[in-house]
Amino acid sequence: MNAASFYGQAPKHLVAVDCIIFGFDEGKLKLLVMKRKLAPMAGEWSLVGGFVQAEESTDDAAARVLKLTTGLEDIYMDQLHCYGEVNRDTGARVISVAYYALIRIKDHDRPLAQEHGAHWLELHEIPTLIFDHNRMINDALVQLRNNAHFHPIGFELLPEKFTLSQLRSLYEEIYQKTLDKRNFRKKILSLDVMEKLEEKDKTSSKKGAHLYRFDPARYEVLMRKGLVFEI
Amino acid sequence: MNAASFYGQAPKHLVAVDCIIFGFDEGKLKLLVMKRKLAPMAGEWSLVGGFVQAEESTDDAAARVLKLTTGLEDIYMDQLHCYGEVNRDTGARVISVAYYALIRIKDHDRPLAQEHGAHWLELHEIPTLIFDHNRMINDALVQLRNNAHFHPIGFELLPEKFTLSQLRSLYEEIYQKTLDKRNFRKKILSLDVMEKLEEKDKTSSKKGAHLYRFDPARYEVLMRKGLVFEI
DNA sequence: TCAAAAGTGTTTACGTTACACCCATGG
DNA sequence: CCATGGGTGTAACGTAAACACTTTTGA
Repeated sequence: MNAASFYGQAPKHLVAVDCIIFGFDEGKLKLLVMKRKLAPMAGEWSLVGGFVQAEESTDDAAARVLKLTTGLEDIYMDQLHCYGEVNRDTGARVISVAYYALIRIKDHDRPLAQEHGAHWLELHEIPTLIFDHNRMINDALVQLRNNAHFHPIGFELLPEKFTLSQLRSLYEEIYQKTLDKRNFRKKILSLDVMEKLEEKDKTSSKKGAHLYRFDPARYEVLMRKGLVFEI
Repeated sequence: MNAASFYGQAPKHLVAVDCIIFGFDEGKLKLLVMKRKLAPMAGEWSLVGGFVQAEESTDDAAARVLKLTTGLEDIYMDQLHCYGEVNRDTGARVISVAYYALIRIKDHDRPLAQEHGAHWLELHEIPTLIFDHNRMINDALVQLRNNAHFHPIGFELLPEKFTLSQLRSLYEEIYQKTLDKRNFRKKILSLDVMEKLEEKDKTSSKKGAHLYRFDPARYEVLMRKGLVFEI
């Protein structure tokens, strides 16, 4: 058997990407879901997705789909899982590779998202979506929690400058439990991966809270020294 | 746009599965790799793999490939990652979904494996494999370590009945570090997920070591009560 | 002057680590 | 009788958890 026939015998498949896009706004963790405007399934809720093109990696396809809906590039994305059940899509056999993305809601192109029928919903507002998209969301939440525990990915959801209260409320949202204020400050500051700025944020208190900035370079150095990030 | 044209526009892809098959034998963690007998790439080392068929889920394809090479069914398998780079396969554009499996080496069909050109190699013996297969193995090792840390998957690699010394040496292999004998016993026994048998194994000492058996039902009950398995 | 969020230390409990000797037995 | 691996407990240490009051300042 030569190479041509070896590959030629095998069946080909539609391959899609679906994106679970997380944002954090007004103290709440939110998800971008779309109400489809086009057939098939017009009017149904779904994740943002699209087909993988011939000259495009699955990672690139996910990035393209994200940009198409939010206008954002160079965003934190991670592959979640490949969903390969034969009948998962009711229209055709489609293998879907799911990705989850963390974005700063404030940065995204709101009109563009609206034009695509996209809505930001809180976790408890998520309706029934098409196919296995609810399962994808559940899987993404589990992975987000695991991942946030040992990697500094929370910062991807916050503005560049943030207060410790904002950071804590983000982790409270992700883990769905309240965290002790003093212990949280102690732990996160002891990691020594944030820069304390002179500026204060006065939008949420009269006294004002110091702003901090995550320092990726510092994080890298500490990782190489064997620091275990855990929060 | 109707459903037919919506799906019809999208390109189709070859989709493969590749299996990283771990075994544990003579105190060593081993991997099943094949020396290909057929073109293309005859003589090259590769993982065990195959194409996803039309009426077959990716999970089923991985299970089929595993059975084809080892004769084993109902084996612990978990999806690792989907590798979707355009040029990762030099013969054609192939999207590959990698799975890793944990088997009891003693149980597998040795002649069948041999017939397929399969070899069990220790980690440090792994040669350069085709395509991105070495990367897959590295990713699988990372995932095996993470996974073994919080899930009772080590037992999948041991015979049904095993001694605590065997279990410890397995974890030493997985984590690549020596573990304190007393502390290990204390920790694993405190989890209370194993049944102590009357039988002793006398193959490795004159005194004989008690055999234990993992009790999945007990584990399930404890999990539901909120126990955190960690080893 | 007071409401509202920011900021700050200490004590206690618990789990992890380090560590060395006796036991049982087959050859 | 001795070599070999099996089996056992305790003390020191470090991290996580619990917990309440003072500070600042705009309205």
